Amino acid sequence: MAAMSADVDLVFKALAAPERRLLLDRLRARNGQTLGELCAHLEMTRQAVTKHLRVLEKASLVVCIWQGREKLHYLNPVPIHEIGEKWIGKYERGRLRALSELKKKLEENENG
Amino acid sequence: MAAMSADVDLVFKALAAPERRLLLDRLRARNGQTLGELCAHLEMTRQAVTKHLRVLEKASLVVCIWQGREKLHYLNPVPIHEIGEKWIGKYERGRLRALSELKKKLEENENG
DNA sequence: TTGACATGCAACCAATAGGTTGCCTATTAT
DNA sequence: ATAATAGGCAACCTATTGGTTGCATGTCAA
Repeated sequence: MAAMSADVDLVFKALAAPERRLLLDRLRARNGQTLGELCAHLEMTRQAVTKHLRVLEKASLVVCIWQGREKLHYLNPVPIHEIGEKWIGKYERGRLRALSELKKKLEENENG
Repeated sequence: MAAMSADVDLVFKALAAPERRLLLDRLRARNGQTLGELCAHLEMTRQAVTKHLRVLEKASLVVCIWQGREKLHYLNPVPIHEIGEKWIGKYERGRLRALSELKKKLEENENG
């Protein structure tokens, strides 16, 4: 059960491309798809999709399992969960304070 | 009070660089810093930092207010909150199911 | 008013990302 | 056995990114 979580930086970088977030969404809708299935209806060559999937894999967002000549892709929810818990969580804590600071400054700036 | 939230893609792209996440962390520690302050102890020219800050600004993660010749930078917590709610939230819902699917497949693969 | 300070703007450069094409390998089905 | 299918690998191209340097502008302080 190794490498369920991953380097935060790899995860953020992987999530930065809309094509890759789309692939994750596809897997969320139906897990365990082959490369061919993931390619369908995408305006890209198979090789390009492979590259995106490799980025997702390096970030541990996707785990691949070979079954004969087919490569099945499974979503690993752990890294996304961790980003939510550890990274976004930090900002949630000071959130309301930061928001009111910002609003106050913006008003000062308009009126003053 | 315009543009508190932002295009999800711009936010993800802005968060993809560790330098920019560091800048956000700095502002979380002390809000309202000037460009000069944000540059201190960074191994980069002022102009490079400016570019990173512009990316954060375009993503509405940072809001700037001019005060004389100084540009103050404020953290806007809204986009991060929205990413957490809308995007990460989607994956949290199916999380435990996806995790057990994955583990099952991994075990099948090892033993079978 | 003159100098120092805070920042902006533009041109330029190297590295990386994202895509393509072409060809190779392994597995399945006829 | 052979053909079709699923996918990998490598070379290549272009656009973008992340940084630099040099110079210009506006504000504050002596």
